[in-house]
Amino acid sequence: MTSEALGKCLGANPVVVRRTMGLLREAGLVSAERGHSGGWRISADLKTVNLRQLHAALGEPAIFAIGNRNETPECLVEQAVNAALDKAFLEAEALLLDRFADVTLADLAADFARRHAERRATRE
Amino acid sequence: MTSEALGKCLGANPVVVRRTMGLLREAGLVSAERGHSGGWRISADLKTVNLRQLHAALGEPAIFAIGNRNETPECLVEQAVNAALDKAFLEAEALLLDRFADVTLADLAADFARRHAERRATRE
DNA sequence: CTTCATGTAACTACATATGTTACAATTTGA
DNA sequence: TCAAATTGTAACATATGTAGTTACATGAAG
Repeated sequence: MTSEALGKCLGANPVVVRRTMGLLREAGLVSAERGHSGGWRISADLKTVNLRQLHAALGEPAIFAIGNRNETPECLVEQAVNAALDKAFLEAEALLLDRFADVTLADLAADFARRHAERRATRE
Repeated sequence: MTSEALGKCLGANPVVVRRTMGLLREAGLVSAERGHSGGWRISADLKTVNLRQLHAALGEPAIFAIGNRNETPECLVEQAVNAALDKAFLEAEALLLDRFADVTLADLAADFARRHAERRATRE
């Protein structure tokens, strides 16, 4: 699949697609071929690759939009708040990453197949 | 405590402090007085106010920095991915908000007191 | 050898959060 | 009564990060 086709599916720019897919390529999850009939191809086992690996391959982007204003504050009040928040955030992050690890590309493919069959059935 | 003093503690601008504290005032958690010897004052019971209420009072800012690119995609692959991610995010969000609800201002005050005593002991 | 792709650098555009300025409104105290 | 201190708020400026765009080099296929 070309970057242009992927971009259309995602509503994104082909160059942005290449940027992101490049990270997956560096992680060995996809390969790219140039030229005529080139494009992207999955080069990993759907059953073993999970969402947590994708998150890691994409550079482990920050999960939370909120968080400590200052990691090492002098203010003792802020330190107490940070400690309380850190505990909660660490637990939530661990849970989220565990859930990510539970979902493989094969699971997504199966869910896609189910949706595809359902759409065809609905159209009749 | 004045916005200026709070701003210094937080390393933030007094107007930004007023903006944020204003939300807490609307939620009835603090009150403000103008003029000489004015400033902010907590107007709620430390034992009953918890971090989840603060999150709500501040307008329930988005918790996650990552998430679906498009909530209602036509693409069935994207739909399958969204469904998998939504499940994981909802669980993690529920856990985080539960943990927030567990922490009261009184808990923070107690932790502050502990840190304060510890700092004094270390200085001797 | 032309066409179609990726690879990548450089730049632009946009959204969001924060900071800043300015000033009105209010309260206190001399 | 008046000056100083403080919040309330609008308007504008700045910074940051993400996505988009342009441009062009590189490589592969027919």
